[in-house]
Amino acid sequence: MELTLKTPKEIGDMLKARGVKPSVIRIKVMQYLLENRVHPNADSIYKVLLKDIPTLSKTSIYNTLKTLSSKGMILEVMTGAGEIRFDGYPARHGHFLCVECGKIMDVNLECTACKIPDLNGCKVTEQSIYLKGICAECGSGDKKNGKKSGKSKQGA
Amino acid sequence: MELTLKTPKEIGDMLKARGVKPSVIRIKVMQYLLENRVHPNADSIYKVLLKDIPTLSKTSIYNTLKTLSSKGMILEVMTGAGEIRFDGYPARHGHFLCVECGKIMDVNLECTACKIPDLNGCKVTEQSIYLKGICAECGSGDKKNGKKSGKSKQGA
DNA sequence: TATAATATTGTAATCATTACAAAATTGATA
DNA sequence: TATCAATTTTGTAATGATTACAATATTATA
Ligand SMILES: [Mn+2]
Ligand SMILES: [Mn+2]
Ligand SMILES: [Zn+2]
Ligand SMILES: [Zn+2]
Repeated sequence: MELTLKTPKEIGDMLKARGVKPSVIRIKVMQYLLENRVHPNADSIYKVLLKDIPTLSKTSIYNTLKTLSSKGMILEVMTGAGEIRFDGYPARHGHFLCVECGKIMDVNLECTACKIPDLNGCKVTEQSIYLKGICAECGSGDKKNGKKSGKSKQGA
Repeated sequence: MELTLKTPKEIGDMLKARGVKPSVIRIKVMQYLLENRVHPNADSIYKVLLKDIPTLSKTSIYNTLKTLSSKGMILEVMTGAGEIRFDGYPARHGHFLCVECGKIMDVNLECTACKIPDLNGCKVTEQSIYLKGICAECGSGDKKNGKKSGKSKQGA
């Protein structure tokens, strides 16, 4: 919703504010995740940014993503399908994964009443809610996307 | 809590009730998951059952786990660490993952007030809650387990 | 027993991620 | 500006969980 199209300089300041030295790659990755809320995986981020940075290596993408997530600037979203997806908005929200097309959608859930009992001694630093099912496109038979292919998983 | 030590025959009946033909391996895997609520990964299940079934292959473990989870008899628990853990109790509950020792603990959370809005058209078939943090043992300095090794992750 | 269906095994592939060391870049300093 | 150390980026090789697949074994049934 709050997509205000930040400039590279502004993103650099965001990085500095978190103690991350702004580099071209870091700014581009952060910018991409801010402007594309599709929860992409590392490979699809790599493929997109490769057009801008022809010398880009996939290791740099992994390094950058780990740096950003360790500083709490992005979220790692699990899929259970052997890949991690990334999210430029670390604010508390849940995720719905379509098991048909692999799409991940944000879910605004008000779970204020979630009482977490008997965690004797455990320090909770993170809490996330995952939903799974069939998205609207895949559910309603004939659409151009997803459909009945079954193998049309997307990583972006 | 409800650990009633089912016999192999009883477990076989559980399998049949779900349309799964009971085989030695399937019964052993199901029994192990029922009696050991530690959320093991495929490899540690394999290592344990190998003592009973010397001809066991890891592929059979994966086959069995996929069969059981597709029939809703067990749960796949994500860790985000490139491995899946398994749970013999598919009843609704959450999971706490200790990022230090890798232990996964059950969490009984009453999330009845979880309102899931604006899922326009999405059919939700599964809902899970994940917590992350430091467990009691790892948190309180000097214990025999986990501690400050940092590399002491366990898959079982 | 013969036969078909299913389960199990072994091996090779897949694929995301990580390890690691070399090369490039940056930023501060003399 | 030249130097130099710190950091970033790159390329390649490993890792490790999972899957594909075909051969073999088991089971149930006729
Ligand atoms: Mn999100
Ligand atoms: Mn559990
Ligand atoms: Zn879909
Ligand atoms: Zn722990």
